[in-house]
Amino acid sequence: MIDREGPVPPYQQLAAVLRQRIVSGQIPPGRAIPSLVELEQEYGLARDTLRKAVAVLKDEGLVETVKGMGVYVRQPPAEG
Amino acid sequence: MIDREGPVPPYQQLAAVLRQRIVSGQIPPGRAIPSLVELEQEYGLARDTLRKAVAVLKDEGLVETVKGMGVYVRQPPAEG
DNA sequence: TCACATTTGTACGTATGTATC
DNA sequence: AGATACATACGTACAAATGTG
Repeated sequence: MIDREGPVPPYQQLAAVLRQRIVSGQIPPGRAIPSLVELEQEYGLARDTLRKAVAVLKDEGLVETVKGMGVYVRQPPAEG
Repeated sequence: MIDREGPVPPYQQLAAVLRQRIVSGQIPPGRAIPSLVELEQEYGLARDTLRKAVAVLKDEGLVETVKGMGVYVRQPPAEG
């Protein structure tokens, strides 16, 4: 699922996968994305890499983290 | 110089120190801040911590990194 | 209040890849 | 070819916040 040979860093690939899950509605607003432990098991990536992927989504405003709870999908901005 | 006991994370403390050096003119625009190796020796902090401190300054637009060169202080926005 | 599990945040150490000089 | 320097990645550990019982 993650191509370690290609030019795109794994953290960017994972960010893209999670972004797709969010914008497609697979993970709806208010719901949490898989925890770091679950992502670790699912993708076999290190914590540092997972954190970076989540940081990308936070920067984009797609998710927000709640310490002790999880990383939640935010409500999308109202459309036109 | 870095208080490991206090509530402020070391990377934020270091970011504050570097920010002060920059805005005070001690490290002028066009000049590079100390390298990760130098910061490591000076503050005894890990690479990840140093990277995070520098990332703060980058987010603030105070510095920009040039791969293979260093982290350079940017020209401040023209004043009023 | 306390103990416990879960989850994110922070921190340290190390290795490899890539770019510049 | 070598030195320097940032970017990325992996492994590990402890702290802090939250929820449950």
